[in-house]
Amino acid sequence: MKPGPRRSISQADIVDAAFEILEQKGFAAVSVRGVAAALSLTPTAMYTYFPSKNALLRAMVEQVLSTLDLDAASDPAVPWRDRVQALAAELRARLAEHTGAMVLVTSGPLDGPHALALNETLIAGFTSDRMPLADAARAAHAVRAQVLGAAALDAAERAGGASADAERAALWSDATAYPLTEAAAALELDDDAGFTWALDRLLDAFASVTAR
Amino acid sequence: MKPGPRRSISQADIVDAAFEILEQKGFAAVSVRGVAAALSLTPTAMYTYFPSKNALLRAMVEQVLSTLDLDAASDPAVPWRDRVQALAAELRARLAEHTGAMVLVTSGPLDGPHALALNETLIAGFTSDRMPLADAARAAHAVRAQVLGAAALDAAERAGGASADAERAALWSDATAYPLTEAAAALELDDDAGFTWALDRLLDAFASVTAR
DNA sequence: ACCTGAACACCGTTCAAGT
DNA sequence: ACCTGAACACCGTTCAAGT
Repeated sequence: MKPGPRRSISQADIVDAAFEILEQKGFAAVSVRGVAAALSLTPTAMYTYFPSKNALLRAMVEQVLSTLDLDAASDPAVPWRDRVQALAAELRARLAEHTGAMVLVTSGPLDGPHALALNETLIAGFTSDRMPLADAARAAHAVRAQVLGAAALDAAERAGGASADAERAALWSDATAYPLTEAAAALELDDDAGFTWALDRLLDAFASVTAR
Repeated sequence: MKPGPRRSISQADIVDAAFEILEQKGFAAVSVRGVAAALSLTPTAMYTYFPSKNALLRAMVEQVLSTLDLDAASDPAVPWRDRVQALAAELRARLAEHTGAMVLVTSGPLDGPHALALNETLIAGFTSDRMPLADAARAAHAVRAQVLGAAALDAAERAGGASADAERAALWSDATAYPLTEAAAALELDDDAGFTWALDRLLDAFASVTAR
């Protein structure tokens, strides 16, 4: 077998390098040229692996979703409520790990195999809980929305913490006050506990639908 | 009063022009240079109005949120459940109107006056519904998350429709099937109805908390 | 006080050419 | 089959200079 020209790296290597840049320098720094340089490749060589930057971003989303333990979430020995709570918490944690992961998710369609498998697992769980398919599909959608939305709000909160305060002051004068928002902030509510609480409320209501 | 050099345009004009570009050419086309050109301005003149592109994007988010009818959502004559349903539907519709609005929301902190006022209105509504502040804050967070998450999933779905299919096929082979996902898709469930349903479930569960 | 022109250090993507 | 070099048409942002 002749050696000939061989792929020096794999698609997975590229995605890994892209995540390294994402974590260290933020979403804006994830560029085709930057990732190529990190791998000692020419920018043009990247187009041998992915047809566009968007395709690379989509592969990154898929890599995040691939770390979810869907087998555990499908184990009928564990109550569905516990499984869906664990799965949702897992996804939320994965999205929180990477600073720019939310922008990633909203930047393209969620139609990769792992995204579809996640949806399938959620619908299966709710139907196995004696829910009609239409309701199960809506429940699965609501759970995915709650996780994505919570992650988006998390990301927005984190983005506001650091250097944004000066810019905020320059843009908007704080004439009016928001007493309830401030009082709630003073309670220092735990975000994780709040997320679990909200999901529990959703699951409570879904259980009522089933029992109806 | 001497005429002298005057602002030829306002911040609002710039935001309007940016939205026009967003709707016609998508989020990627919203550039400082592009918006400047649309207004017959030099790119550098833009920095007289906004300190950075990010500040412009944040102002766009605020403009979207400013269209919400918070007064109606605060009217005690109407049951809170109806008011929060209307407010959530309104926000979701606004986010759906602009193709790239979701990316906008996730691209920076949600700390403008209209974002804070929205949060304040939600917390006020839940507390007036005899909910303790801590629960009301969490309920408000859950509602915002549900709206943002649903909008994100909507956007992802729309992005998948058109030219993405070819790229999808190139990236991922469709070996495995997703029977439940496909069966649910075949039901052609209405997205709006599903959103209202999910929010109703959340509000049902919140009502139980109050009655506890 | 507002705006311009030129410049710096970048982008994504394409295309002909090399081995 | 894989990769390079050069090029095209863009970016966000800064800075000195004009009126």
